[in-house]
Amino acid sequence: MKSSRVLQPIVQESTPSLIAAQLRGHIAEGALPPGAQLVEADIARELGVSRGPIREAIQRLTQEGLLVSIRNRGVFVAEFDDEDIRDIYEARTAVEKAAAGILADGDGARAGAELLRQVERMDAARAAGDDTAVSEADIAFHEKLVEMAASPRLSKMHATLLTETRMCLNRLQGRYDDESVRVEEHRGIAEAIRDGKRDLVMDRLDAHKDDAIARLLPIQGANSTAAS
Amino acid sequence: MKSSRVLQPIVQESTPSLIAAQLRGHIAEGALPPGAQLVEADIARELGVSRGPIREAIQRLTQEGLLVSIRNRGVFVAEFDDEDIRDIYEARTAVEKAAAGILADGDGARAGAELLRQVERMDAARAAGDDTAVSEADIAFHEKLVEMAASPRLSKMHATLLTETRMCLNRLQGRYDDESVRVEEHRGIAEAIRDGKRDLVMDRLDAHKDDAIARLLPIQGANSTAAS
DNA sequence: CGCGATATGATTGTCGACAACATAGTCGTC
DNA sequence: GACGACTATGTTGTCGACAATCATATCGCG
Repeated sequence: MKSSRVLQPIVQESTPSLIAAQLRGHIAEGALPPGAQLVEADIARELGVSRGPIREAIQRLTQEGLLVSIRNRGVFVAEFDDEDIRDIYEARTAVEKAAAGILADGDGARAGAELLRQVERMDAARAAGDDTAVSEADIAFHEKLVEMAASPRLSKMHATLLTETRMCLNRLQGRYDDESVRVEEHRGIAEAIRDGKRDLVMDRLDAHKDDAIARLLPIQGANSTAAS
Repeated sequence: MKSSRVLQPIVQESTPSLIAAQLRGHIAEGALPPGAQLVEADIARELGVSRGPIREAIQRLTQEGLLVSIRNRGVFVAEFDDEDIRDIYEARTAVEKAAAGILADGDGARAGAELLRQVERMDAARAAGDDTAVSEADIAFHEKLVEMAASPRLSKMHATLLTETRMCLNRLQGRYDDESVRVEEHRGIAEAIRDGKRDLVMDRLDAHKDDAIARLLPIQGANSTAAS
């Protein structure tokens, strides 16, 4: 495989990274639903590469917790039960509280303003009735929140949790009765950060978590595997 | 490779996992110091396996952030600058605060008692003058703290951060003037959890973080790579 | 003596093939 | 008819070899 393009110095993202990103996207948006099996050979043939890079990409996602691998059996898209959903949101909130704390210590006003801009985008999507866009804006808000904290490790952990969140959100497509509540929750968080009200930020992030869990759990399909 | 033991259903840890664990241990304890290069072929020959499993193990550690890989060049043990150290402790404290919060919501008394037992072990090591044992007990304390929260995701994130912490601690071997302070900090955290004093727990975890950073940063060898 | 092009060595990246393993279906026997 | 062993199939696990790439050292030239 030679590079046919001569003009274009360095854009070389490693092959496994590209494959992993692609698979991650499919999983996040539900094209690869929970429980689906991924076969190395099939993907390899489909992408026109050897099994090596595919294997590496799959292993990456496995370590992120998006795939579960069973020896000599196959790898499958992870399925989340009630306990997992609680755990995802618990962990995500932990990361975001830390990020918010860092923002509060720094230029909270600027960060809050930026987040409020995200909220406006979300509100516009809500007004337009575009559920998917609202969810995207929701994710973007949280992503921005952590990104602005400029902590590589928090960001990295958060990225994985956000993908899992996307998977969770897929199951409540079009199940929102009142999206305005959702928007206002985010606005409240952003304003609290802007105003430097530390305790209020933490309380609102916790409340946001509890709300999300309360919305997600009642949905059927949340099979609790924790049956001993 | 047949299982010679008949009694003992399933203990098959995959080969890459074993290799990764071994490498992780060497990195944590400093046998593989920061900056050291790992050559796939060498390790493969040394362990008597192909490059495939080694590659997989290395990739795992790379994703954990313990190794850095440079394309077509090699993989090296990660080196942490001041900013990284701050980040590690920031992220670790975030996880531990979340775990402590969960414990406080549950049976904080039992958790606090268990942690106090860990503190006693640490104090015994201090009294014996065994610096390494004190550090081990230190790590064990934090590990136990998060483990008791029973959150798979928090535990997973924490495990990586703990390995990084071990790497950091290696550089201040025998540099403690007053280990008793260190012990008392942990005792204070455990007691606050036991007594269910949520805010106090958070404050003490933050103070513990600040102290650790203050102890680590002044040490020479903490090169700030952040020179743009 | 300094500089650039070239040759060389080392390491990772990729590939195709084979081996090991687990499951599911089939057949024979009780 | 039910149970157990056996066979068949699919998937991952492992291996050895080759290709691509980068860093270093060497040589020729100005």
